[in-house]
Amino acid sequence: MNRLENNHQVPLPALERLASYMRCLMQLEQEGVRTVSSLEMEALTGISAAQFRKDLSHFGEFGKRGIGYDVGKLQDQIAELLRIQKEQPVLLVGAGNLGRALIAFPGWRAYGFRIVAVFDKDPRKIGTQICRIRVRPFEELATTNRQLGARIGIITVPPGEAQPVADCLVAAGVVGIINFAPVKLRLPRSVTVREVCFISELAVLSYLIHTREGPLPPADVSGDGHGVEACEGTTAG
Amino acid sequence: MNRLENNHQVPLPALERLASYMRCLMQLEQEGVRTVSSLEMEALTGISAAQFRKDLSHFGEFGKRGIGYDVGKLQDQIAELLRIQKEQPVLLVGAGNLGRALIAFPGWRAYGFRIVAVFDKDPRKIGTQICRIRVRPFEELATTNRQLGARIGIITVPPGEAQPVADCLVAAGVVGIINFAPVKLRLPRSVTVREVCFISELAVLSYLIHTREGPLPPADVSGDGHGVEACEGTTAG
DNA sequence: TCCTGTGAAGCTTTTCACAGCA
DNA sequence: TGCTGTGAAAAGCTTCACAGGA
Repeated sequence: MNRLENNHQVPLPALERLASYMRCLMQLEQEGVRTVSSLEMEALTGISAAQFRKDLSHFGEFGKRGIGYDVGKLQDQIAELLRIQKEQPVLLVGAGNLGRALIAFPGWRAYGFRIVAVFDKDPRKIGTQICRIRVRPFEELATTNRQLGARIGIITVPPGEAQPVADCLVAAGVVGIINFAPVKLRLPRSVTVREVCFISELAVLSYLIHTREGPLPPADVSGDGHGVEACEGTTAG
Repeated sequence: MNRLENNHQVPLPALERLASYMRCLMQLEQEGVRTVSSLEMEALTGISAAQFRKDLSHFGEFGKRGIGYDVGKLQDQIAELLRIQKEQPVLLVGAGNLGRALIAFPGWRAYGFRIVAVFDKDPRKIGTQICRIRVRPFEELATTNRQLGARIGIITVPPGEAQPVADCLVAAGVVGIINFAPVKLRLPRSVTVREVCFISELAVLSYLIHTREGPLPPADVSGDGHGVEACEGTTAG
């Protein structure tokens, strides 16, 4: 079937899980595993076999009945679904600790992304190199991207500067933004934004651990219950 | 009413939104705003007024009919709901770029968290200071936490080490973990884990920007449509 | 037999619309 | 009048259960 052009909206949670499957498949491939069933995936990812099959079914048919899925092939196919099969240039603004951490992340390649330019407005950072990428002055963003043509931007600047930075990115042709600054960006509807806010994660975690069952016992260091799935939130990866 | 002890499960998405409301309220308070209505919150957060009211209604009644909500008071109340009203100690393992970025984050206090100890196994990092916190040898984790009694841990180590690190944290009494390493942790059910995986965010973003409406136009640098809400995912903050 | 793909059922979350209070 | 709180309706997502191909 392979209706890569899906008309019916694919649920956002399904998309997030696809990325998890990718990661899992990469690992399996490294381990030399050739074939995997939805039930094995369930054991590895904690996402139910039915869910796995349903998620894929939004896009087409990828498995072989009685057998399962070809690890390498499925990886390629999911990459194609997520449109990460060919390299995409990415701009990063903000060469602070977080920016540097992201640049140093070794997994970009495997997911088809490449940070092609880094910008900052701090003169002490401009001109320095981070993982072989030179930090450019923020003012050059628009000019630089006229050559690079990146459509994705990452914002790792302090909250106060995030909005103007976002505006610049959009003016430079960026249509998708990952925002690590803890502020809500106001941008044209044509721009897709995803906010990443780890302090919210902590707040939710705080709620969850304190409401599991009344006040917590002194110290649950039993270590039993091993090999069981951990409780998991929306941001499963 | 104020049934702070909610029996009926609160939807996870609602909890995530509560954290967003917090952030928004903090900002409003700084700006000197005293009262806010659900409709004004909608304009600020992009989350619908009905959703805002419903989210709060899981916990009780917080507003005044005809008026709205008291900014300062609601902030305190949400903090109480999320159990972040009093300071909670947090352990961090992995003093790499990402770990340092997190330690340097200025918002911890406002959300009631405090990083009380940082661990790493790299001898070159041990003993160094990051934002006035000394990096301790990883082996000391259990002993150290016997005094500190932290119940929350953050993992910012390379993927290969995440599982053993998580096991150590749990053995040291941690019951809630934020995992930044791109691997699925297998832990006892009694432990709550939240995975943060920004590369997945990018993958989802890639899908979203490429499926908005066929192939992208050359460069949508119009800049109109201003002041409109940007598309938003689950991880709204 | 084994495992996929999928309609239908079941459950969760969001939105609607309005009663009720200031 | 203005805005909250909330049942009820609608939408969205997940699970079930089984038909059907390898």
